[in-house]
Amino acid sequence: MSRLKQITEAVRDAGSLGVADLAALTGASEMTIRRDLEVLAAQGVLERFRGGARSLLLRGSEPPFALRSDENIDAKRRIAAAVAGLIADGESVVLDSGTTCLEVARLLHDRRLTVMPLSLHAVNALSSSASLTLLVPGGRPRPGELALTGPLTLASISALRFDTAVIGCCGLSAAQGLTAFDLEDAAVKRAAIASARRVIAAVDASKLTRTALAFVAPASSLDAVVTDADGDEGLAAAGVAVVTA
Amino acid sequence: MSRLKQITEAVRDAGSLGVADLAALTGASEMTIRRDLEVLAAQGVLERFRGGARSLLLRGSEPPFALRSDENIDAKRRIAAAVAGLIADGESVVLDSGTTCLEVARLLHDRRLTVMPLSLHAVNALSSSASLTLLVPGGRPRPGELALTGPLTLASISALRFDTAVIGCCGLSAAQGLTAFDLEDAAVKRAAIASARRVIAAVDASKLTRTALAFVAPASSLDAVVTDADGDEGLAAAGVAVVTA
DNA sequence: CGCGATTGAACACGACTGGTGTTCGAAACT
DNA sequence: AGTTTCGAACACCAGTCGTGTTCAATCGCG
Repeated sequence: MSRLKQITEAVRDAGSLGVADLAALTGASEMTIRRDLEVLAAQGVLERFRGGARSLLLRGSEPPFALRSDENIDAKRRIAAAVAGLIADGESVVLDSGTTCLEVARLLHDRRLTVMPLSLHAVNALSSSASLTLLVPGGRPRPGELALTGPLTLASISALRFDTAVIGCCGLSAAQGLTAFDLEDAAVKRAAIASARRVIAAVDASKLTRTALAFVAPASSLDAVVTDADGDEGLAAAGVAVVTA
Repeated sequence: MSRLKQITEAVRDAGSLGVADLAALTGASEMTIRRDLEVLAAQGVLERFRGGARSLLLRGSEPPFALRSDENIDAKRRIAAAVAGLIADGESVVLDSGTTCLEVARLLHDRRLTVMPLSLHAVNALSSSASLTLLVPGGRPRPGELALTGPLTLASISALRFDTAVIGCCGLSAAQGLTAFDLEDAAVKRAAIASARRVIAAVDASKLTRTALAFVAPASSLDAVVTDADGDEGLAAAGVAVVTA
């Protein structure tokens, strides 16, 4: 586990911690801790005060993108590979934001597809591709996450009809449906689902037991769920094809 | 001058050249030349054949972004600084694609503004800013250039009204007006001009003697031109404020 | 107001990365 | 078949990044 993540969690759990404590915990020098706190403060993870830092992470919110991107990386890769396998050449795809979908984007780089990613991270991953047609949606990128949201995004999505939507989420269950942490994000996901003929959810197993604030859509609006472990059997009952990567 | 640029020009001037010739010309080993040819071929600059490469650059087209970005860099920086000085805090700005406008973007990073860049390069330069509101237009990014074009881009621009448009171009004169190499780009520039109350052109002096294929707008639609050397006096006569950086 | 604790700029060191050259077996033309 | 060209693999060098140390400046508390 990276030191940044270690610090983030320690500060979150304790509420606030001193620089010396963190140095002792991680084994790094105080100067290094200060530099770490600086980058975490820039990411909005915590707030510095003289002698230490206090957490800004609410229990209901998710950790910032940079800290999520390389955790559970192997599970995400497997899920992404399975999702990429479900997509046929020539399709048009709308690709949600989030770290799992970013891995999907990387696998689509050399495919012959039309792709509209909903996050600038994925746009950047795909912008050097010669083989695929890249469509950028408009919108306002959320800091760190770089997920595009707002009326421009909704307009871009609803101006088009896709063969497939690949959706990530923060929570999914048969009972609660698809949920997201961010309200604006939820609206974007909803638009993507509405504009696509087929909807695939890419969800690592930890999300199958969680429910987030913003409701996106009922589980029945999904055609397939790709996950990395056996999960909610209720999903299959709702008519969703469950693929275990 | 970088070796890539040297190779590009030599191949363009000769039509086609052998690897050995290029190695002798640049002083690099043949292996290095081959690697260079590989990247230039990926950029669409030239086409490789056994023993050498032939140019794909048409006389009327412009060299690819990666090769333009660091030429005349000091002039571009000066122009960009002058442009940034013309923009007041709180304004909303639409920022054209191109290398000069990218330098403007870098200078706007920590300002308090609303900015819609028309190229993904500029989007990336600005996406880490905490102080400004970044708006991404939709569209299809042109390979290499990453300039956004197409109906989604036009729709994004015309949905908004900006205080200022900063426009780059490929040619500008009082007689021929503003011109661009790419037709779709020209349409985007035109939309940006139409959506802005004030239009500033950022143009290095070499463009003041050139005219490109696609007509964008007459010189009279500009409010100011920022350039790096004394140019066309006809512009001032057309009611354009000429700023020499 | 003064003293101790904390901070961040500056420098040093080591690991790592990217670009270049060399070698050599494979592939491609004549 | 012979010759040339190509590119993968390795070595090497320089520049960069991350980390630790030092020290002067700054902050906050008594």
